[in-house]
Amino acid sequence: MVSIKDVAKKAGVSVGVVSKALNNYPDVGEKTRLRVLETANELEYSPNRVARMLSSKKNSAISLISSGFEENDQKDNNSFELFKGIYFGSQQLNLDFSIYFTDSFKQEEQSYVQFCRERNIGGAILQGIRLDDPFFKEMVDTEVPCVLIDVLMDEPQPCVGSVTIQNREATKALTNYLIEKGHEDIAIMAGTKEAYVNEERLSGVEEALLESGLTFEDRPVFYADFDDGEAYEKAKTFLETHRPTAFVCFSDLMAYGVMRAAQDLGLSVPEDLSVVGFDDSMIAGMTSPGITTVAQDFFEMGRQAAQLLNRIVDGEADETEIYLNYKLLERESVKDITKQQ
Amino acid sequence: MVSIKDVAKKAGVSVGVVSKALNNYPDVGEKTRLRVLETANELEYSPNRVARMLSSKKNSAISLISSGFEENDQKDNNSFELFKGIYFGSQQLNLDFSIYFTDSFKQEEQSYVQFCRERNIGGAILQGIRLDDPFFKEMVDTEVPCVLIDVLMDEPQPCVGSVTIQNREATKALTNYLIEKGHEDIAIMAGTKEAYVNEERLSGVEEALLESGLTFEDRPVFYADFDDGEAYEKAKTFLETHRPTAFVCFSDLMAYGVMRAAQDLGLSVPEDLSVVGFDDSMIAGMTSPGITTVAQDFFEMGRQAAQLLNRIVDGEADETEIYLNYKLLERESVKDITKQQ
DNA sequence: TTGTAAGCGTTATCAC
DNA sequence: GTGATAACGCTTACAA
Repeated sequence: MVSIKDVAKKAGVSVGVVSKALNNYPDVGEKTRLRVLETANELEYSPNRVARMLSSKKNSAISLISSGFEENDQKDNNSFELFKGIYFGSQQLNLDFSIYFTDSFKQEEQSYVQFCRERNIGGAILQGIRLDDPFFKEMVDTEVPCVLIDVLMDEPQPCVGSVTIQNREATKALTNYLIEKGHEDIAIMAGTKEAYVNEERLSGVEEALLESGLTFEDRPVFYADFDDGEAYEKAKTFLETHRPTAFVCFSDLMAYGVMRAAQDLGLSVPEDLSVVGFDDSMIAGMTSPGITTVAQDFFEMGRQAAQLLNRIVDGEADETEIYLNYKLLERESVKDITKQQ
Repeated sequence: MVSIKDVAKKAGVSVGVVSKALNNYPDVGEKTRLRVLETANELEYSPNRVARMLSSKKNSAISLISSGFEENDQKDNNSFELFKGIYFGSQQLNLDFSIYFTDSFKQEEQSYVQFCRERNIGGAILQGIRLDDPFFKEMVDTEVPCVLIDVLMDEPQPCVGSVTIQNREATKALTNYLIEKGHEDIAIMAGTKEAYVNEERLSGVEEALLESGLTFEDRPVFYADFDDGEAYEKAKTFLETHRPTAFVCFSDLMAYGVMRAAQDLGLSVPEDLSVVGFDDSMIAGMTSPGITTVAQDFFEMGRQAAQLLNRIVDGEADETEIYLNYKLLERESVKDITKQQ
């Protein structure tokens, strides 16, 4: 294996100079720099990142720490998109990137901080992490730079950033869309009660309803853990005795579950029941009818997260909260019931 | 950061002993080993993997090198499952795991070997790689241990293994299943012509047909690149002028495309057209009707690949070709047409 | 058994 | 500008 020494020898300089030349240090002669670069090329030398990490103080490795990969992603590749985005972003920044799944995946009782230490990781992107996770608390305490996906801290910390869409705004728009189409008897299929996005989305629905003079308090709200099966069960039970005109769901997967429940009860979507989802997962365009939903770009979310994290690590993060665009995507799962009476 | 020195000091021994105690070397006293382990625990010491990798000759890092992530996986999480399997497997073996996406993702012109060298990677799992890829050739030449997913080498190499299912057998079973249900006029929606699995699956179909006294030569065979959109277009054009009783598709995604084409032409599945897929992707159970398919376990495939690679690296691989189980999964997309006449 | 010390391939801090 | 040389944290001969 060709090392920096070989380059140094062949170029007739010392290793120090080679290192500097390769890393664009200012204090190296122009002719020597060129010669070094050239011989490095000839020898097909590429620096050993492991050695570099050990030697340099700066940790240019970031990590994705993710929980709940096992469950949801069986049927949904949002996390994968996010993951690819992070990978892509870290490539662009020439960072090294590693991963750490947690939850049922994790056999060893190792803290995130420990994980990072072991691997010389300078910062982490956290997904699906609960704010009360003791390991997460430790990260904040130890001031390990973090970027949270889809979560905002109550009180901003200098070392932790966030990347998300305006979930509240989005469900508000979604609900208003339904209201415009004449829907008032709207039921809600929410995700996990404790999830930050869930709260946000729920208050978005509430705002929309209240602003249109509708009530929120007595709404049927179900929690289906962002899972289609659970959504199916809950919707089915409910629909056996109730007839809302619309269901707003906090994920496309759950929307799919609701639609299936409706169809199994002989109801047609959107004729008898309108349904909206969230995420624009791949499934949203595949069901029939296609699901009207809020599209968010998870790949971009990952990319931005990597960039933000890098800025935080470098201490040059101007803003630590990034809001991405979303888009209301109309498909065929909503009926305009203003026109028919 | 607590290092091996700290443990050594506190335990009153030298660093060498600590290292040996931690790595279960035989030549260390029982009482001292215990003492070392204990103080390591007290100090919450966990060895720095980067330093370890640099120091030890043995590379305990493996990598996934994957091409074509961008395209297919928009709608299909097989690769993600594979990926998680590899991660899980390498965790079990206490290996470090990194990734390298290639294709349109790859901006820099860096070879796989170089990538591995830079990161002290001992071996790689390759997915979606073409056998004529020059970078792959280099891997084999340089004798970097590899495990191929879903591909078998023409002539076995000591340093390269394979994990796959018996694709030929599987499509043969699938085709026989159709034949048993009375189908003879069977069209084929294949994937990418050059793909290894594609060839295998195609000859499986051929074998089944021939053994049942049916012809293969004049069969309509389409190549849709494992993509639902392309499958849709090709099936639609074909179905406008032809009426096969069944379509065998080499992926569920394409089966979905075919079903959509049929339905858009006013044909009902399975009443007017039977369809079978491959993979048991998540979509297979979500369409209506559900797609009868060959289920393969990509997670397990990844896990086994990691283990096999580890064995190859250690030079203790008895067998370098691993065949996983698959299962014919009956859903509702096939009609038994023997009964109706 | 245990301690000592020479690496592993870099980067970084000095003198020169 | 450039060249020694000491880290970085660990493994591993080799001595003791």
